[in-house]
Amino acid sequence: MAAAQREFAARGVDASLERVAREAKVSTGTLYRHFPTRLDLLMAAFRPRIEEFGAQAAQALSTADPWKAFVSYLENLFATQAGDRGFNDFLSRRFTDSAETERIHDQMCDQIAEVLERAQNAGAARADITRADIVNLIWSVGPVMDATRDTAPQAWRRYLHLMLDAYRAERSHRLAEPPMTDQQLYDAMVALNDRT
Amino acid sequence: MAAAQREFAARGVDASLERVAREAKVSTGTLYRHFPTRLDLLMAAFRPRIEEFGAQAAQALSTADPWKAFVSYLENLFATQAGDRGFNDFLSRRFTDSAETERIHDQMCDQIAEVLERAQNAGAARADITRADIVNLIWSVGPVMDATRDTAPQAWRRYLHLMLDAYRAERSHRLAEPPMTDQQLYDAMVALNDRT
DNA sequence: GGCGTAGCGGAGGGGTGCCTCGACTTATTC
DNA sequence: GAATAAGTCGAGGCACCCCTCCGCTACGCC
Repeated sequence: MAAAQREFAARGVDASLERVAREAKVSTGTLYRHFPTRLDLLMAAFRPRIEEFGAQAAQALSTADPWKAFVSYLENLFATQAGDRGFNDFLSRRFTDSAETERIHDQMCDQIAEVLERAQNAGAARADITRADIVNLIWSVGPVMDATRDTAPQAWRRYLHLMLDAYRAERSHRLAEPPMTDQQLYDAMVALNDRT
Repeated sequence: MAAAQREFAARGVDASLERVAREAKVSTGTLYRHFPTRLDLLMAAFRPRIEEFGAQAAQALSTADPWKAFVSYLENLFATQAGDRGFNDFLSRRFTDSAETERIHDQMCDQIAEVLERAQNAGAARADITRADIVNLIWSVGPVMDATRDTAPQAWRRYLHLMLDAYRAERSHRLAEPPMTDQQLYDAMVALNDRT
């Protein structure tokens, strides 16, 4: 449903379903008939995007140089998110009552861990970071994109490459605060759903 | 008004004024009589916090080592924001119809530029970043704090110190994307008000 | 053509929030 | 003790939003 994609892209996963219906020139009843829950509509809208991302990610991962693979993975991730607030929301959270989204998120997290580890094993990425730090990065870029979407739509690229300098192994400094555990990370992603 | 402080802290600057009134055991009419606009209430709630921050910032700036001053300025900034979502919102945006907040934001931006420049002139911070990059950082830490507030309340420290490694002169790699201009930065801060 | 059913519209109940305004209560002042 | 001022309450108009349900259309099949 193109209207839903547009609306989620512009207003995030909490977009008004009445607006979506209006935009789609359909009544709310009809919308609810086709997509009983918001999550159904969400998945219908994002499934193509998720697959598209998956394909590009696989390609990025096939790069021989582990650091370059890491970089292009993140570039691809952010490029997909830029201009689509909903997709960033989607990746930032967990929808605990859907097995499908949980699976997608788990895969996503594992993929991140994999590409990170590869870069770490090659000595390119610092050894003291974990998947949670990358998820942090995903969280953090959301408002940057929100703020700059209309004004400086490429600003996230600069932000990302600045962050990449933080992830490089060379001359990294000791971090006092330990990384989040997987459980903490999970809980934090769930918590984002309850924020007003 | 303590209730407003609590509510803004928990739910951000867009918190429901009806809730604030309820929380304060007062009717909405009374609330509106005392604070005709949301911004009035906002300022009443945040003025002490802003001053407190200003004092600590001045102290941080008095540190002799420019890099240490930079670090403790940001640590202080984030510590003030941690646990207070409203303060982060407040610093992230611009409220264009209030001369007072505009002045505060201008001062804030100048202060950031100053402490950054000092670190740059000392050769500690990389020369190719600007105040806009620090504002980016402020934007970016918001959701990290939102997500981790209940789960890993110190996570923002790790995030900050990771970011600091990106700002060090010794680690810098060339950034392809130029920094935002001051005008772009301003517009972006204003734009955050319209996001649903 | 008649009838069943899948699909659609939209009213409407229940909720939240913003903000106003008139009625009411509590000082204060003379 | 009365008149005035200051402060308070909460109903109510308006706008959203979520979600359900019932009446209606239109199409296919006999």
